[in-house]
Amino acid sequence: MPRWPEDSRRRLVDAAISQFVDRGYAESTVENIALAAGVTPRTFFRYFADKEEVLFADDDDLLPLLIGVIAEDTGPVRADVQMRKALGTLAAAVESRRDLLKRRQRVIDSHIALSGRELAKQARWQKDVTTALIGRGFPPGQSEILAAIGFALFRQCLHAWLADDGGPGLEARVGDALSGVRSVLDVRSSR
Amino acid sequence: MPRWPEDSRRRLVDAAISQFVDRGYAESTVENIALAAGVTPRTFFRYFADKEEVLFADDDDLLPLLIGVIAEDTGPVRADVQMRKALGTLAAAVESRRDLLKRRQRVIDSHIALSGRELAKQARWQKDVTTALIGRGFPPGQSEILAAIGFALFRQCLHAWLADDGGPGLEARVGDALSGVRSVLDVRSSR
DNA sequence: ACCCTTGTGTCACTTTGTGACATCAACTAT
DNA sequence: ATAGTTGATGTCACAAAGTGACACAAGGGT
Repeated sequence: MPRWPEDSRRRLVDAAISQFVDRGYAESTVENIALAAGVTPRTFFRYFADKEEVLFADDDDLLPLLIGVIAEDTGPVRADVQMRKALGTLAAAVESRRDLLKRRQRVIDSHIALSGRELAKQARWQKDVTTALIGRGFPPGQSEILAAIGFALFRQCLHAWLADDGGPGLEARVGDALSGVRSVLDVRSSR
Repeated sequence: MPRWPEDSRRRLVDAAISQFVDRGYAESTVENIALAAGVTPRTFFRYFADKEEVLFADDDDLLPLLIGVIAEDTGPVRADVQMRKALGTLAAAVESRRDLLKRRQRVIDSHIALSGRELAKQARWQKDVTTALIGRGFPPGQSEILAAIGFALFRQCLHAWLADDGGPGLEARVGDALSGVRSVLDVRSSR
């Protein structure tokens, strides 16, 4: 049992987001963040591999949830049903954190390197989800495509949800997107 | 007309990839790369915003091609036809560079920050493609989803193509993936 | 009391990235 | 041709991001 537990970590995350939001990401130094959290810069880098990671570290909690909901049932399922369940669960888990996520997204969108990190993290999730789908009994090749499309849709909905105050909830958006994915390929351009 | 034209830039790219491949990305310093190319580190950073960018700078040529092929026709098209044409053109443009791309992909896959950069670049392309699709007459919301799915599929095929020596060509893979995307949602798991 | 673990600090160092200014060859215009 | 301009590069100084090695101190267990 740690002597001074995760307290420092949380203070670092809070200090980092605050500074990113009101000074800008590039203008915030790790030194300032660390001092604001009451630790030294060296401690920052013990918790987070680099300055970017402090924005994404908390997401790691969600992956086990996603994998769990894929693995929990047994018996044959149709892919779109499985996908609806998995993405719906993920959406529900995130729904309550909209304010925090929106602040974070503003920071991410302000610097290209950060969008890259966000996508890289999702790509690693996608690999694990693919593995879970294969474990669940889907053919490997199609599991990859399912996971790829699933994440693409989820990203899409997430960003729209964060950008559109007062619009439909995330879970609803994900549901709609899934319903529409089949027909979108049949849409025709108007000119 | 520049006095010493793009020569330095090309030498820098070559030197960088060589060093990344045989020393590893993290172990290669910008200083070494620059000296190997016969310039100073300062010059490296004039051509490339950072150490990562040297791996991706050449991709910028492909975006105009992609946008062009979407914009060139007029008249109504079905989305899947448009997508097949665009992704097919992109695949064809890349097909001949497999060796180079494969070397590069090994470097990218060896460090997470690099996959992030790759994805961030594609995300910016995706935005431009979405705009092009809207300009072509597709409804905005569906243009976004089309672009998202298109890129997800292309990435998928690209990586499979690079990983699988002697397998089908990239263009063929992209064609197959597009044909299968509709039915993949109906697939059932085996348990 | 003793060790052992664990989170943190300190220090020195490399690497990345930038701003300001100097240089020098080639092109341009008179 | 002479002068001025332009553009790529070099030089220098410096801030910020990371890292490795070692020290220290508090708590827990034997």
